[in-house]
Amino acid sequence: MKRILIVEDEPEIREMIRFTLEPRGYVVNEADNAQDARRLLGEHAYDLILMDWMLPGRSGLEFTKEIKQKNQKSSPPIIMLTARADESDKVEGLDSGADDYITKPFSPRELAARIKAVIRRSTHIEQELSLEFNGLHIDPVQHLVTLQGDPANLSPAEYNLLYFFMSHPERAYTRSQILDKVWGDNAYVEERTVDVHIRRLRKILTPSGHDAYIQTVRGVGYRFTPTKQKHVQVTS
Amino acid sequence: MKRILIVEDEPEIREMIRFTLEPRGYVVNEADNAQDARRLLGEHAYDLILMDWMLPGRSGLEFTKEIKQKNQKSSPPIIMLTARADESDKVEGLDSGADDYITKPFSPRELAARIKAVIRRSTHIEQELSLEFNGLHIDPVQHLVTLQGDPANLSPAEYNLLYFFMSHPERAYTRSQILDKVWGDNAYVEERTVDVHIRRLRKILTPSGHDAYIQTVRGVGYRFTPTKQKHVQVTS
DNA sequence: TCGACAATCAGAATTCTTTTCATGGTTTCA
DNA sequence: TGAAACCATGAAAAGAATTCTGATTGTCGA
Repeated sequence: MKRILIVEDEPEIREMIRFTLEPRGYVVNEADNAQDARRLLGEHAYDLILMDWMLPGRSGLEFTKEIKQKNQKSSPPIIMLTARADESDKVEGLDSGADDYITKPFSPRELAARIKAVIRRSTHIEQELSLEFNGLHIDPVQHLVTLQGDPANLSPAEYNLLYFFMSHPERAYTRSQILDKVWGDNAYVEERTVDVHIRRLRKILTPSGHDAYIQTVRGVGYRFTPTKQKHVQVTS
Repeated sequence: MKRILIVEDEPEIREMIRFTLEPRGYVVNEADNAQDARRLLGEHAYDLILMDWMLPGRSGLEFTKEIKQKNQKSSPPIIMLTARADESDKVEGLDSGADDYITKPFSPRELAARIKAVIRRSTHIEQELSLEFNGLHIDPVQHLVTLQGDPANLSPAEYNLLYFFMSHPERAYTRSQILDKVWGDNAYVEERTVDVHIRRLRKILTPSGHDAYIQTVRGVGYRFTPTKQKHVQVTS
């Protein structure tokens, strides 16, 4: 879920933008002046700001500079909305630190596409490490799990669960904790669901004997403990 | 340390470019006409020239041709800055010997990215390599794909997609990433479009069995994994 | 300008995944 | 030993993502 702030004085344009973005799953907040925008920025962390070039009182340009200078790297990306086709204006707009601009009028599709691109680029991709325990290997770059070298076919949930376990071994977690960590804080599912996925993961790991790594901790939850035991040799 | 020459008559744009490039570690020199530019080119070796399409007196286009013809191979790569969106202009610009062009207005990120790419290309003489995996062969020089020696007929998009995959194997990419890499940063198309081209590509690769190399990574995107040749086992 | 080809989109069909539910088995402890 | 709590499991329902298809639009050369 991404949160977007529109800073734009014309209600019609705000309306149009909201109408475009909300069906696509964005949470949209609106401000028609810099002051309100500043307040909203204090209340939430935004993933993107859509800033009108012209704002009453203070120009969006100035406000963009202010935001970018104040928060340095941590500030959300900004897309400028400009009605002007004037070249130098645009250049100046970009100079202020905006990450992209859109010239009015724009199509909903273009807006959505640009927003997506800007957010994606601004999202920090953290380097995930490839992990391995005795022939059980998980590689986030390939997004691939192999058992003694053989690729295994995991569903997204199974993959995430296994990656969580392998990156947090030797430690018991409650179902609640697992749901928070693997499903995310705001996933509302039954705790029993974890059992089902554990079950499937174990099934997948059984042929290579790695299912023993996923241990039930009665009264608590589960624990991933890679033992140093020898495994079933799969002859080819 | 890379040295860049800007040939551009509008001070604001020069300023904006310098503002973008200097923090990124480039040394930037400026000229607002061809004559000054010629002088500066005599004083230093430049790694890149940013050339305005329109220059007073003499067009940047002409000047580009002049530089390219005079110095032949040793001349630095040139990126044309053009305010026109007109296709034919762009083609002409590239005809003149420019290595890339950027349409104004452009974002700092775009500028930086293109400069980096052009410099890298010119430095490493990164020629496109012919690639092959188990009878699936792609040759950028001939622009030809062969399956077990038989020529295949690919559309441009299919070709680009296949080349991207073959040059980045064993790695999962999201549709977004694929669009960025294959279609380019500012192509705003639906992600589903990738699916369609993947399907076509698979269809073409099916007769030779290479379609198995393009793997769906559910919830993520796609991955190109050239597997080892299968050994059919017949049990009795 | 027409025809051929390519690219894109939108939606239907399909396939796969996730969740929930019901049941039965196992462990714990009084 | 038996009740209560806990866990494992299979299967079905609900939900998502992907694939496929046809229509439409755009592009290029004759």
